[in-house]
Amino acid sequence: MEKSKRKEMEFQHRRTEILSQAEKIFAAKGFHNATMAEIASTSGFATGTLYQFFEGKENLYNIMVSEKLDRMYLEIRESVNSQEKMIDKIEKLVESHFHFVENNVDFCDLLIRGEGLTLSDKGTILRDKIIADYFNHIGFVESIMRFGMEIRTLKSGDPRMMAYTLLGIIRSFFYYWMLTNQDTPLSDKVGCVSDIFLKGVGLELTE
Amino acid sequence: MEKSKRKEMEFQHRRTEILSQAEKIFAAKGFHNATMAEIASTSGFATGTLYQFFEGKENLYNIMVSEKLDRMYLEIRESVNSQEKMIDKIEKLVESHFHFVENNVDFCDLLIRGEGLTLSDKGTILRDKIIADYFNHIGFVESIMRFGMEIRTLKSGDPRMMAYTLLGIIRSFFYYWMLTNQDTPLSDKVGCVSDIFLKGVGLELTE
Amino acid sequence: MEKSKRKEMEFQHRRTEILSQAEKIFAAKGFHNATMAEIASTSGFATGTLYQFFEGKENLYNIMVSEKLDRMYLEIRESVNSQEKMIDKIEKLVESHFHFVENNVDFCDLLIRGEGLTLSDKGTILRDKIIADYFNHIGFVESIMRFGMEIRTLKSGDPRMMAYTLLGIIRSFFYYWMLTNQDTPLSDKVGCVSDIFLKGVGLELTE
Amino acid sequence: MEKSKRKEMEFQHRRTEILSQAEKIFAAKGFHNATMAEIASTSGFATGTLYQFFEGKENLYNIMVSEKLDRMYLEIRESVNSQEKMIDKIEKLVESHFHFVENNVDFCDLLIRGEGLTLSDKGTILRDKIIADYFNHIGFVESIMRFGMEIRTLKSGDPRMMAYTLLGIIRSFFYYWMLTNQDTPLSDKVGCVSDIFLKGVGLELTE
DNA sequence: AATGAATGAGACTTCATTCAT
DNA sequence: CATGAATGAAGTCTCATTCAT
Repeated sequence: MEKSKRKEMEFQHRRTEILSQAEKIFAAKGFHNATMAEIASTSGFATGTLYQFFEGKENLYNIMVSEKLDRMYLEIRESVNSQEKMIDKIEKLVESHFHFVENNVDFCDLLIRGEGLTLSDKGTILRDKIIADYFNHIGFVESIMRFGMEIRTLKSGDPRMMAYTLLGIIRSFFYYWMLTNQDTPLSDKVGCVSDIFLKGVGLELTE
Repeated sequence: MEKSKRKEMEFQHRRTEILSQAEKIFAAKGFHNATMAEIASTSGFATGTLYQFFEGKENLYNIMVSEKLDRMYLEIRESVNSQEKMIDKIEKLVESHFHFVENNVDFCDLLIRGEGLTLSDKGTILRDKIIADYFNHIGFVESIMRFGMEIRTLKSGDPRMMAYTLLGIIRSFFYYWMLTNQDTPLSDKVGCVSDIFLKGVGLELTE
Repeated sequence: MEKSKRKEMEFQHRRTEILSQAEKIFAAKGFHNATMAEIASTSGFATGTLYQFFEGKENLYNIMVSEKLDRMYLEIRESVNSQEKMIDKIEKLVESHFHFVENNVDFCDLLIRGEGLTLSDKGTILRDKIIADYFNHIGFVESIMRFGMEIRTLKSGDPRMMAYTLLGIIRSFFYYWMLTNQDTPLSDKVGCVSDIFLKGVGLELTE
Repeated sequence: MEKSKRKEMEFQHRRTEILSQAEKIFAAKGFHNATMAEIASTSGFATGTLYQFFEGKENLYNIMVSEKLDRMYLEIRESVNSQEKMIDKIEKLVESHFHFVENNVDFCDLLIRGEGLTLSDKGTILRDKIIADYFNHIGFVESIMRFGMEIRTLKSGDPRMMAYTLLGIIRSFFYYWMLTNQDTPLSDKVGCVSDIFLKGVGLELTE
């Protein structure tokens, strides 16, 4: 029992190491320009060994992206759920998004590049998962909006549109931040984002 | 004169045909999975013929994306500039973005996937161009915001943040539309987008 | 008559021009790295036009080398035949070889490299011709040796061996001269070559 | 230890096998007409395998020629150095040259054709090496001549010219032998060559 | 279970040659 | 006759995957 447990742990450890190196290399070179040989040697294994952990290159890529995404969404939700007030929830949403980006620049770059989303014919698997996750996340944000409307913090309106809007603004900010890679932390913009999101940019006079 | 003109026209016609087919195929399969052979045969040419129009696969891809992007940005700016009132400018901006997306689903899909942004070492050429164009576009939107502030249609604030915001919302809407590929035209959302952008989603009471 | 004659002359003129340019390009790049396109444009013709003068690339190469070789051998023989005395004949042989080399460095380089001697299966044509010409030339030199023996200027011995020897020494000198491309004219060595050839390098004492 | 040694040996064995087959094929068809596919299948490997031993076609060719040349020059020098008397040294020089030619007809044919000496721009590597080796060899022969002059076996004169001469005669004899591919062994001519070299062909009377 | 050498399919690209204008 | 755009066969090289050790 002890022994098999230790084995299991070693296995997980090795698997994680591979995924971690794979993330770096895929992020740096994209799916197609990364090679199994490089991932293997960087992880300290032989090429063939990778195939005992993953079915192949595509599978390795899928799993790496999937698991990372899962962690990201989980983190964000937990952050948001830890807040009670509507305003705080929104700020946490923005903040936790930004937090992830700041700590995973390479991975986000990979996601933005979207490399590998078009794989073999059967290769829509990852694409489908990413989209499903994204829809799911939108649903989550939507539910927050609905909550905001219930407690009359938000205008009544289509909560889904609001979700699109907020996620769009978030993405726009981190996209720009990534391209410029400024020294100022992205987190500084949290207030700005939630403010614009809630109040808009128009002068009240015009209404 | 007549003759060389006709030749020139034929040349352009063929070139355009290749670019057009290339767009479809790159969009469908991504940069790496598309083959010159397929692009050639789809365009009705032999493989070697492509090399009389373009230096190679990467060059073909770069040019196709570049030219398409140039047309897109030009279209959008002309639309916006044709309007005088601030509100109309914003609506036109949203509308012309949406219009392009609706008419170029495949290309936008390609852009979103970002495939090929990581090419050979020298292959940052395209990436750099895309980023430069994007920054340029942001600058353009920013100038509109500044104008809006001058004529006191917009709150005073950082016009660049406003530009990020608006482009982010636009992107979010068309991204979602593309994923779901709804039957409802994207243009229906123009009003919704500009409204949220100007007024925000918060209830005035909360302020 | 007049007209067809003029045509014929123009034809020859063009043909010569092509051969001349082809020589330069083949010499500079070797058979395989030279392209019909370059030969054509350098000669001021279109690619297709070359095919009205020559059957193809290999044929063009064969003819160019053949004709050049013919001229070389002819020149050498005439030089030698213009002399009456044995010693003079030998000196002229050496001198005219050297003269050709000095005036046709590129071509000789091509010959030495021997590029294109292995062409398609049927491509031994040129090889065979070169060899036949060479044998023929050896025969010519041999006849001089025989003459030298008759008039008792040369030791009696195998005249063919003597021919090999002389041509070998000549080649060795010009080969070295080409590699180093010295400023001193190759012709300076004529005396040296004929001297060694006739007297050997051994001290008489040893005999 | 045992194991890695065996691996190393197997590696060398395979490498040698490839080089050996490559030599035959390059010799038969020349650099450009030989294909990696043929070399691979002849050696009993897959195409890709060659690339684990050599960087590419040019590299394979360079190495094959280089190593062969090195062995040839080494063999010749050792033969010559094993002799003490001047005359013997010269005879050994001629003999070992002839010996190599007789046992490496294909390779010598390749060398004479010089194919591949004009490779890519960076491809002068081999050419430079061949020339450097040749110069080096000339230097070696020159030193023998100098020795011969010191012990007063040779006339005083330019030892370098003597070196050219001897190597030229040798080359001329084996070139002819190769072309005719006579049944008589080339070695029979050793005496003839050294004799002509030392005594020349002129009758003493003429001096 | 790990290794890593061998595999071989497949992609890009070149260029001699043809043929409609 | 001249043109030069189109052709397409053929060659090099890469790299995911396998399998004997």
